[in-house]
Amino acid sequence: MVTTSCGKPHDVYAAACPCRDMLDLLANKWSALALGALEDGPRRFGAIRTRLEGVSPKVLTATLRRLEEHGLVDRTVYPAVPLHVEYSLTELGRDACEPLALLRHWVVDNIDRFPGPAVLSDPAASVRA
Amino acid sequence: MVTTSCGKPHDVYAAACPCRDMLDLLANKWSALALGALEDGPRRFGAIRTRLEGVSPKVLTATLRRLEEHGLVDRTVYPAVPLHVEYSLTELGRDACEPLALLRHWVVDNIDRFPGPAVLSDPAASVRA
DNA sequence: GGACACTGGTATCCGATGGGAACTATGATG
DNA sequence: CATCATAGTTCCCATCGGATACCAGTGTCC
Repeated sequence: MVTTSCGKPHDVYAAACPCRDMLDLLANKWSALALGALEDGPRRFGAIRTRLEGVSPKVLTATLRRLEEHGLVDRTVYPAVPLHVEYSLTELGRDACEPLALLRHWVVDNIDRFPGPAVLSDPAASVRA
Repeated sequence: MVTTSCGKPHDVYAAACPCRDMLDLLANKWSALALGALEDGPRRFGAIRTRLEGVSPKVLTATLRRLEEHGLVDRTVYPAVPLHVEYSLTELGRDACEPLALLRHWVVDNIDRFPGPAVLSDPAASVRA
């Protein structure tokens, strides 16, 4: 049994376990997409921004900084002109990509099974006497 | 090639693709935990709330309603006394649990590799001339 | 009959987060 | 001197997440 800083076995369901924070970091739309965008090698800010269609620069910066802070990506500045910043996966980030890639692919593979905007159960619906 | 309502192959990176919405739904801390909480069979609101340590009733209600709306969980009301509401996975929800369970387990298995609150790169750090 | 408990939520308030648009800094280029 | 490119930052506002309080319906206890 692995005990931890929270004094218990690691458990994503425990509010105080650091796992909760990591899950919060990874189980996030932009994180999942950003890490995926780096799977094929380092990319620059602008390239990631283009790939993650629709992301605002503010949110992308925040996402990448958070990933960097947690050791999933490296940020390298090449002070050329114009400025050139490259983001790449760390060893840990590469490993984290596997489950995230599975999730992304599952979504793509199963999207047709999802109902469109459906009817919410009204209070009386689905009632079994 | 599978074409879709967005007129293109499904792609989570495309802003207009419904995949994006599904990813947003699944790549979410509370969704991932809530679906996992239902893996072993139907559970009642109070039980899920207890399992997802720290979730507020408002957020849990919203999460479950959203999952229901997208066909991942079923909500069944048993008008017994006291009121009894049961949430269970649909076929689709059960399938969605696989990649989410992998993600949760990856986090637990790799949590020790994550650096603690680390130093953010200051503008001068990591610069390669 | 009144107080209390159980269940599954709402209502309310507030700070954090997400998103869009505009703006900045630096230095090359025309 | 104006323009362009890169990589952001700043501002504002709408939405979301989280904490706390409260509610409705019914059964039981005293």
